[in-house]
Amino acid sequence: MAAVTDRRAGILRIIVREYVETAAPVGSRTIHDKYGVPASPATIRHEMQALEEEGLLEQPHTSAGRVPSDRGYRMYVESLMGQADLPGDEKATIRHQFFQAAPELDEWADLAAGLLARSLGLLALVSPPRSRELQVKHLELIGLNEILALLVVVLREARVLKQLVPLDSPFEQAELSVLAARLNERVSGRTVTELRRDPSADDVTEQRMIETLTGILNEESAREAAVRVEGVAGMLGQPEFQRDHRGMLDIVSLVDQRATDRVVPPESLGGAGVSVMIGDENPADELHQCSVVVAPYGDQADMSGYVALVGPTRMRYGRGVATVRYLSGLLEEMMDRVYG
Amino acid sequence: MAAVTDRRAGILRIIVREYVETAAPVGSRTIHDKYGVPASPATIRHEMQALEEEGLLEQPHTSAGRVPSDRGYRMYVESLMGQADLPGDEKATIRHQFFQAAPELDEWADLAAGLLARSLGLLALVSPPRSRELQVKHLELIGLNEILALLVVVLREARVLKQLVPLDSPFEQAELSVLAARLNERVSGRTVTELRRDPSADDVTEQRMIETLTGILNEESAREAAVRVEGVAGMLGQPEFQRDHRGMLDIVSLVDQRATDRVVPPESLGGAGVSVMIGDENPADELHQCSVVVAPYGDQADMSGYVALVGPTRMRYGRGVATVRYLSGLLEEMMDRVYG
DNA sequence: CGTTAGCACTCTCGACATGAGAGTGCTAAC
DNA sequence: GTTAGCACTCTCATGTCGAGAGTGCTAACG
Repeated sequence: MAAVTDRRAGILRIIVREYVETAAPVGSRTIHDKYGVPASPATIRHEMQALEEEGLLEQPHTSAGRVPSDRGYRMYVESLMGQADLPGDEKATIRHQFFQAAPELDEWADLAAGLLARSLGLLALVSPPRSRELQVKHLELIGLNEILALLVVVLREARVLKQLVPLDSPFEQAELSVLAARLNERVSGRTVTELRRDPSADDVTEQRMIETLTGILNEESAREAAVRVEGVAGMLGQPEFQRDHRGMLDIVSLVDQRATDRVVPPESLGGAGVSVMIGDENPADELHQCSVVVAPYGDQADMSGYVALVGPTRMRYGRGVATVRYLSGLLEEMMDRVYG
Repeated sequence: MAAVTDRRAGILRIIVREYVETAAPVGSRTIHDKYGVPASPATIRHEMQALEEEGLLEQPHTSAGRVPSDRGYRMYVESLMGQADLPGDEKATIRHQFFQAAPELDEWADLAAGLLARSLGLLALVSPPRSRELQVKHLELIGLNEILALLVVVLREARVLKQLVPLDSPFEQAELSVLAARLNERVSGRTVTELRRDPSADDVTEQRMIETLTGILNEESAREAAVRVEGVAGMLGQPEFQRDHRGMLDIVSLVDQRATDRVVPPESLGGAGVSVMIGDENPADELHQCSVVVAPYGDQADMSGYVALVGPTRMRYGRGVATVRYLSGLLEEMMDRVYG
């Protein structure tokens, strides 16, 4: 078999770029005329045949131009597109917006998802970081009326949980505060697992509160982080979905059902840095026409989330990878800076 | 002009129901055979002509059946569909789910949106209630590290706001608690407007905190409530959008940009009870092929939200109105019960 | 042996024609 | 007022055709 020579690689790169831009199969004439390759269309056809034999290109039908195959995109991402980086001014603009926003993990996730979606015109998913092991920082009891109190729990990473607690006998706020103080002695700085091992308290009400507390914490760690999704409209605007109503519906259903872990399976977040899943490489069947660019951020062991970009396989990988990389890095930096 | 006789009204009702079910123009034969109307197809055609002259029916083209016009749907909703109500067991199932859920306004909104979307297979919007005038119930300061504290504010309706506050000098948690206690004396039970009129405090740090507090409150009352949206996929699955890619895109863009106030404009929530906006009656151009069924809940003056259903004009109005009415009533009841 | 011009071939796509089917409007009779 | 009969109109699926695009092959060239 003919190897992938430099010229062939160059042609592959051109085909990927041209196809990404126009969404139409690329012919030998276009490559010759528009990109000034120093070879006649006939020669280029020869080379394209070779690339097709290598499984890097495909032909929708006999007399159409060529389209990159999944393997073609893979090769492009791996060795042809180069180390893309965002232009400095764009980085600065993004950075600026993060420093303007409220210093909240969830706000940042919103912001990142919005920016990513708008920057590429595609679907963006950003998971706010969740810590595996919840640790109580502080707890408060506020009486709302005679029979109802609000239990407010502050976690180490400045997240706040709350839960209404019915009271079986009327409490004054002062009593509640005393109770809260006693509880804080007991629980502050402790993790869920530690609390679960504790002996029960003497006071009945105190014990009830502790149970409510561990209940909230358990529920919270069981619940998946609410992944921010942006850019559905942009995604549907892609030419591949103009015709393929069915495929489009499947993808929208996926995000509609919050099945984000089928889009970005936890396993795919193993390594650090940006990873790309192209077409059939995606575990979810619905995404076999799509690519996913994803990067984890935060510290792997404890607080971690991810930034992901979903688009048709015909996507701007260079810009996508660059943006995802920059945003994940920035989120990590923001986290360190404020919560470190 | 010929009046709308009982028989004509009956035929209109049949056409609406049949069209809603099949999404295909309804012909005189179908009305005769399937619904056993005691009149020949020719007579029915006569009546249909009259209904068309009244502007209640439309013909997609000369030799198709009839389709209800916006005015036709309006008449159906107003006087032909009857007072639809949900079957008792369905009500019970819904009710049960609400009592199982955590007693949180936001949770309820999520639940209601999910139920509504799934029940009709359409788009559901539920706005969690927001009070116009925020009132502080309690406030807490928790030191995260030497230079950063978390200000936690509990509002009357058991909502919790938080904000990170940088400290210019290191504080012990004990000092923060004292400060918080002093602040609570000052602010608890007060509304934003009241606080805004207060003279400034002597202590610098105290004053800084009060400013931060009013800042949070202002920002919060300016921010629109995060409306829960469910059922985008179901909506896109509707036959009207199989072809009309453009119209579909416009609608998805609307919710994608969180422009929910264009879908459910505040004015439309004026009256109590369920209201229906059909086709061109919708203020947003994108929704001229759609109908919106909406009901406010909560007490109009203070805490109020809404439940809305969006679908093609060809939607199941009876069921839609019944479900929206039941859910809005239930949400109001839940609110009263827990926060009353 | 790589490169190239020439050319026949294949396939898509839009335009156009055709026929079946559906449903109507009209008319005349009841 | 109601109905049967019938010609008419319009859609839709199907088929045909030609233009256009792009290929693969072959033979000639340096």
